Amino acid sequence: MKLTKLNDCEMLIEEADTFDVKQTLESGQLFRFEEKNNEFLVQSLDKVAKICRLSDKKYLLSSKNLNYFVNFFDFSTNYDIIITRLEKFEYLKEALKFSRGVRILKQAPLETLICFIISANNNIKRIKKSVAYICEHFGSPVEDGLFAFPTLQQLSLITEDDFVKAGIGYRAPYLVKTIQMLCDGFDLDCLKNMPTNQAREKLLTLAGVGPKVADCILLFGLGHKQVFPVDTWIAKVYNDFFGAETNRTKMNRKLIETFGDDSGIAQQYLFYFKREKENGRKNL
DNA sequence: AACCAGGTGGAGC
DNA sequence: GCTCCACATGGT
Repeated sequence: MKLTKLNDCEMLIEEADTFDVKQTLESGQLFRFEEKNNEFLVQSLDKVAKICRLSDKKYLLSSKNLNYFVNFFDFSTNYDIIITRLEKFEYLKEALKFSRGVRILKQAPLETLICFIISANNNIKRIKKSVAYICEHFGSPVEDGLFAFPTLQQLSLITEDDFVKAGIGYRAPYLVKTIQMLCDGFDLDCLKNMPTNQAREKLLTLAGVGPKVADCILLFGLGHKQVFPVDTWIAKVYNDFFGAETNRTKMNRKLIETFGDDSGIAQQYLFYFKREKENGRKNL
């Protein structure tokens, strides 16, 4: 990966062998992006970026917050090394080849938490719609008619009825409860520097956060890579490779034991691979 | 018209 | 600890 800063708001990305915008954004970790004529618009908190694919392995990143998005896309991590380590698992071979351009985004903890509470027993298209509604109605305007993700202060003003109008359904009271806990002093950011299991336990005390959602927050929002979120797709993959099992806690234990510190990334490769293969493009 | 979607909370045992 | 079940919403 070769990064060249062209000016204050443009960066050229070359030799992007382990980065594909489309794959990364469509791997179900981010719910605030849209594709419009070969260009991707990406939003995180109050920040906006546009990524245009110039040619094979070559992109132009445009943003007023270049440094933020260089970190966001995890460009300083060498994914070749990780892929090499994972190649020793024969059954990962196809997924590694297929999902090679997927990276783990470094998202904001609060935004990740709220989005993944909404994600439970839901589909990506509808999650995106609900999150967009919440930003447009309760976030501050930023640029080009876009809206920021609401701050905690702004989130605290949203009622259960408002969330229902956003299409959140029965998860509405979970959100209200969790936001209240945050306002009462629950410190999300300090979970970054805590042992993974301890941070996980803390997350599980929040309403609407179970094992799977907790793992997603740890992985996408708090920088913990030794977690393996088990959702419906990963459960299918598990049955393909490790045999019949219905208990997701047991799946999770076995997967972490197998992939160790590479668990989070292995999971993301497998999720993208399985969902794309089985779903095609119908749910985007 | 059942079944599914990046599951969780709660009751009952 | 564990197993069942209800849960809104929109799409196949």
